[in-house]
Amino acid sequence: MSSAAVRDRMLAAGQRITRQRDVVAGVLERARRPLGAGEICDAVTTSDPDVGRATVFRTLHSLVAAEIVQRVTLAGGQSGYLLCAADGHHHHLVCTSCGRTTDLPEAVVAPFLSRVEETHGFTVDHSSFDVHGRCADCR
Amino acid sequence: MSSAAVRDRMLAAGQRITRQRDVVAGVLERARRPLGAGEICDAVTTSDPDVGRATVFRTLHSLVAAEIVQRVTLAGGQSGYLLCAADGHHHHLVCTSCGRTTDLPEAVVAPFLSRVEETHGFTVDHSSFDVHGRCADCR
DNA sequence: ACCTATACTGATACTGCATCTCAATACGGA
DNA sequence: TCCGTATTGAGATGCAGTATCAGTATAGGT
Ligand SMILES: [Mn+2]
Ligand SMILES: [Mn+2]
Ligand SMILES: [Zn+2]
Ligand SMILES: [Zn+2]
Repeated sequence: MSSAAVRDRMLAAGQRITRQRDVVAGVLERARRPLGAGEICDAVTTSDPDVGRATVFRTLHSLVAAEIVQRVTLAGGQSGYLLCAADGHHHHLVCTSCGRTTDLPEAVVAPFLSRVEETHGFTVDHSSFDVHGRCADCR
Repeated sequence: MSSAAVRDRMLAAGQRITRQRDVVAGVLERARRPLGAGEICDAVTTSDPDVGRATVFRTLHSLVAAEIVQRVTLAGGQSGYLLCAADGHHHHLVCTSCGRTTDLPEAVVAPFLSRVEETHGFTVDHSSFDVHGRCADCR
């Protein structure tokens, strides 16, 4: 995902483009796996020591709200932040060995959620799946 | 789930029975929804002010490791702890209105995970689903 | 290019969850 | 009852995330 594409998506979401947000987005663009809060703060500080901690979290929050960044749960249980090429909310497989993620196609998830709604009379507002294991490459 | 049953399951998991663990388990037994860490600490202190904070978390950790207590994600994103009658690891629906949980039958989850493994060549080690919405009673 | 409303920012203090240390204690099998 | 060791409490510490608020920079209109 290019830096220009991220900027376009942020503008489309009614958010302003700032130097600080470029730095945070740049860190996530360069990552090939979800990063924890600490990793992001460190990398941001390395890129630009003048970006404040609060701004990093505010930016992550904005990116998540705009569904540009997805929040996933890492193996340890802590939150990870992941910049996806795919638009909107979707689910991931997280490899416990290499840390990389794979998108879970909606075609697989939707029928599962439909079945849940049918069998339990439950209306699903929001779902997030944490599926940890070994990816095809790491077996 | 009775207090005796919890004790049996803790013993079966090779854990000792202590006054402190009884207090923590008692708090979870009386709850009809997953409790957050703060709620648990407060309730434990009310029951017995001499139980230390670290012991509460150690006990929760032990109970989760023994799969007596399940850890779920609450609507706000924070962890909730839930004592289930059902043995072993399983998944839940969490109602955003009343906070109560419903077990997700393995018969619904297993085929989904099988399909994920087949279509992605992914070996699932651990999965946890957070499905938030409105339960049948709250609609 | 300039103006302006306001979205954004940084420093700092603060909350809440969770873990670590280590000496003291209590559990439970023999 | 005795003993090895699992467990405990206090307090410090770490880490994720939020609140405040005065100052700044952006986007969009002219
Ligand atoms: Mn993705
Ligand atoms: Mn359950
Ligand atoms: Zn892998
Ligand atoms: Zn409900």
